[in-house]
Amino acid sequence: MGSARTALFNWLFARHCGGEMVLRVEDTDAALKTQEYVDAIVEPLRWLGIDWDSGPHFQSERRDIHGAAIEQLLADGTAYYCDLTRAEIEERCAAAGLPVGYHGWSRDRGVSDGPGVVVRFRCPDHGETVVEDVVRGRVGFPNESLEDFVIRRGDGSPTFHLANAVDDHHMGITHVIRGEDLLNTTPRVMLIWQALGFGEPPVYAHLPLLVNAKRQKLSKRRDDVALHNYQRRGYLPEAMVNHLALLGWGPPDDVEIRPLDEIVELFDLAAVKPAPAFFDPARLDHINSAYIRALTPDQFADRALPFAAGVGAVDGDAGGMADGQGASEDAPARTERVRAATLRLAGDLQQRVATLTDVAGWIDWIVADDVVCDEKAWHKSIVKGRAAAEVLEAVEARLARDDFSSAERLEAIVMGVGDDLTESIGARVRSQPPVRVALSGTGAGLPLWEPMRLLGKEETLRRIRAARERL
RNA sequence: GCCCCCAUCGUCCAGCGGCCUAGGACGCCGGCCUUUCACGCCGGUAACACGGGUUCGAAUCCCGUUGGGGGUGCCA
Repeated sequence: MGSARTALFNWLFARHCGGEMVLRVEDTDAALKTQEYVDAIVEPLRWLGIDWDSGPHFQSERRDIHGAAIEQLLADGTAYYCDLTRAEIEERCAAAGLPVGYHGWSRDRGVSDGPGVVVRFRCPDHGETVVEDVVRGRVGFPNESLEDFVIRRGDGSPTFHLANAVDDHHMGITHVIRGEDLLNTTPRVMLIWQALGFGEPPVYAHLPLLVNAKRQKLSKRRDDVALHNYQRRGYLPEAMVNHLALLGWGPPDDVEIRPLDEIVELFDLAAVKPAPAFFDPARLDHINSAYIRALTPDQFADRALPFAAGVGAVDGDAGGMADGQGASEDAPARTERVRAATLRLAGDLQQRVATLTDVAGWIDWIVADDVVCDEKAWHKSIVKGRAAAEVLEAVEARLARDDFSSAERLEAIVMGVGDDLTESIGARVRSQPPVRVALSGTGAGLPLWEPMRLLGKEETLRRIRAARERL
């Protein structure tokens, strides 16, 4: 999620300026050179609709260019070899009474290259390295606080600071927009940049971090951040993009939910707020439901179907991810019923769901073979409901004479029963509650009339009869 | 420990020296609409962390304090 937000802001900025978006995979560490790593970057971007004009480029394929830069730094003395292990460094610190860290230990030891030997960058001992940041202004780092960092590992591979300086220069990168967690490493890249004589550095912008409710940087381990989980739970990518765009930035006119092209139009990198932002799931729900409501019935049905396909299955997976396993040969028939229900009830469903997976919960009683009865609702509307038995009896009788061709007429019939009984009894009789419980088993839900048509005359009457028998 | 960043309603975003008795959105709480639920509409709740300056005037500028966060790897 954090990476997606960073990518989105890069994309918004590039599109806003008519610039070029470059996708570069920073896989200098061997552990990152895997297909899963690349997929984890590319798939969420594709889902969100964030595209790029160049790449993906892989830093791991540019080893020789990085190697040449390292040689250059070694040759002019800005870099040197070091063979100290972590433990040895700590020993030296302890012996010298210095805080843990690398205090230029190998600067003058004359170490020569060999297996396991690293190359470190010689940081200036005085002065200051300044990052001119678009969202934060001038950020200065005293050079004394910078430690001689590794630019080439023991296995010969470059670290990302080195690779970034070199690649940004060679690839003509003009703007580097990334998370604030990288702000502290920027002086390293700038120092390398200067040492290599690259001239004017790119423009930097460090975005505020996305944090959890406890205001900590989002973490894969403890926070719900995997985008595919949101996809699976029925969030629309366009809603996710809209929500993400609103974290750290807001349109000048306060219109928050709006088409992407307008966001591109209005986006302003310099207006990004520097404070961390909480990813609020409740707000995502609100935005997602707004996007769902804006869909046409056809679009809604198309997009909801994959999430509702398993509804009503014998061992039904309400999450909609049913794989058909255990769901018998009537699965295709059920899918057809689900499709018909989502399409014909689209409007009613759209104003009631926050995510596409919610659809299942509203239509399961229409699609399932039988009613799952909520006993509390049964008690309230049928046992305690005024004249419930008479209502069901009359409704059944009158419905039996109808052909179910009009939802409006079905409504008039059921409501008419209530009105007639109210008059004859002399007390208010509500006919809808008992009918609702008889048909759906619950006390609240969708308007009943179109679902009754979906259920069909036969099944509707059967359920009413079943309720009467139970009474 | 050291370095860096941040600080307006519970949350997100406005505000960039006077238009602020601080605005919008989400959430929450009421009400209206409705013979269910929901949508919609109306209303309410709720914030400039604290202390010093600067200024005729500060949420807005400066300094400090406090609080939060990030970094401190042969990860990125």
